Amino acid sequence: MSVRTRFAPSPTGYLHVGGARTALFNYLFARRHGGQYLLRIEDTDRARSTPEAVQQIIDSLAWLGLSPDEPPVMQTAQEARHAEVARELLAKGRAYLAYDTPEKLAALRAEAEAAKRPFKYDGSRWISLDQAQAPSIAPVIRIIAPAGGETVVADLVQGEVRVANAELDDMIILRSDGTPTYLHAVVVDDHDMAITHVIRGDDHLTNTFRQCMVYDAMGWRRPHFAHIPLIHGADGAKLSKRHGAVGALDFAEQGILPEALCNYLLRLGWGHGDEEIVSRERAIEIFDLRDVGRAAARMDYAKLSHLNGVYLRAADDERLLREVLGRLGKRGVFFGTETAARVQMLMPELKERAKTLEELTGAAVFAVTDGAPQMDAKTAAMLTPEAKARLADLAEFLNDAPWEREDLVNWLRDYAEVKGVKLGQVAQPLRIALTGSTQSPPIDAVLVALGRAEAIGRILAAAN
RNA sequence: GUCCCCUUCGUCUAGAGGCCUAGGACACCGCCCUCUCACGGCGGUAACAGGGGUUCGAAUCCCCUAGGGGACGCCA
Repeated sequence: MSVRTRFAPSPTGYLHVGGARTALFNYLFARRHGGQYLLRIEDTDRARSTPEAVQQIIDSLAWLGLSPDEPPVMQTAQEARHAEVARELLAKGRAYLAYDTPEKLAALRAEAEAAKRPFKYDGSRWISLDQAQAPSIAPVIRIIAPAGGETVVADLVQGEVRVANAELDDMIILRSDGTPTYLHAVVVDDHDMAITHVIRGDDHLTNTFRQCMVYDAMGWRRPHFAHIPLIHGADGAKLSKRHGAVGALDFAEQGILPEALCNYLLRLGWGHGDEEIVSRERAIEIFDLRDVGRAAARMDYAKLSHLNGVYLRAADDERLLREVLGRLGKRGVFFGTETAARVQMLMPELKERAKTLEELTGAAVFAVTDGAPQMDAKTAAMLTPEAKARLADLAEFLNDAPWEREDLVNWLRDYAEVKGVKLGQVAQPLRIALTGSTQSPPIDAVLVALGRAEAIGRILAAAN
């Protein structure tokens, strides 16, 4: 049987990194085994599900390169089928109608808690109920939990996990309004979609035992389960917005490359020897659930940033140029084809010193705007009278310079030697005049990219 | 509270009884390269949660304790 995995988020918010990693693992596992990777939207909670969230999940997955192999399945579209299975269980005597009100259940729970006793639902009176005596309220359908023994799940990540069946109680599979509960719908859908491997967050580990009740009662073969650990914030607490970016598209906005995020997420809680830089192709080749760790991992934004730098440096210049120009536009920075060409020329040098697309964009602003660059007061203060005199001198000197990188470096070196100063004393004022910053690509690269006229114009502007 | 899971440098991890004086990566600190910043190179600080076993030998196996996480809904 061909391997089929699915990623099944509920559309109650954006796709966060934990979900992104779950999707990635499902994708890699399916690809590794030549199977399919599917998407199911768990929207049975209609009050909290929104079409916007559905769209954002689909967009996020597309950005990550994790779009499903088949059109997404909407869980609510399967509700008739969920109800059908519930009725089948009823007919088989594996489930029963229960007539408790939510208030009654809440009271029973409160009572158990007050008595410091674990709450376990007892529905025996409904099982033996003569239907003619049934209360006149809409019932729910509850599945009958196994009486004795234990349920064992051979989890592909967690190992063999077992729980005494006495811990389980009769869970509701169909609500009084006829809609299915999550635990029931998931099982029916996974079965109908022929899912062979359920790979999900380990917050579902104990739910698995409840889901097994449905599989077993229906006589369905259980899929393989793999529960992967959750991702926590840097402080070890559950990941939330206060930890910084958590939504997949937040990272996109900050200028993280999708392949860098995927690589980072893959290495979070998974390892393959000393391999740190793992391409998608390589990941498909070596991904194995056995290598997934069992402890929760913490987000480390510094490491992600480093990894992004690695991918940025390796990225295609044309692609980066498109990204940067787009971001410049969003920032309201105006530029023409001519000044855009400067960025293109500088890209090999710019990408070497940026960690994110946003940084890269910021570093390109000086090139794209004509005239004297913006600079902060501290930097401007470095243009001392001596520095200005030097710049005035340089402006004249560069008039006759050959405008090629290699020649320019030598030209400046000669100049420094003749003047009896270090190259740094020449290059730094120049850098400030040309870029408005003390940090930039090599000065010769900047000069060439700007062109003689623009460069000398800026130098003269700074000299006055 | 009950049940389930987890625990190697600050962080992510390598480690399947001797290869471990515990390796790599990020971060941090030096030095080198150097027109700045990056990149790169070299070096350094830094961990087997604690306690008992088993064994000739334990980071690796077993038990206990502590700490962390998760689940206990007509939420997903």
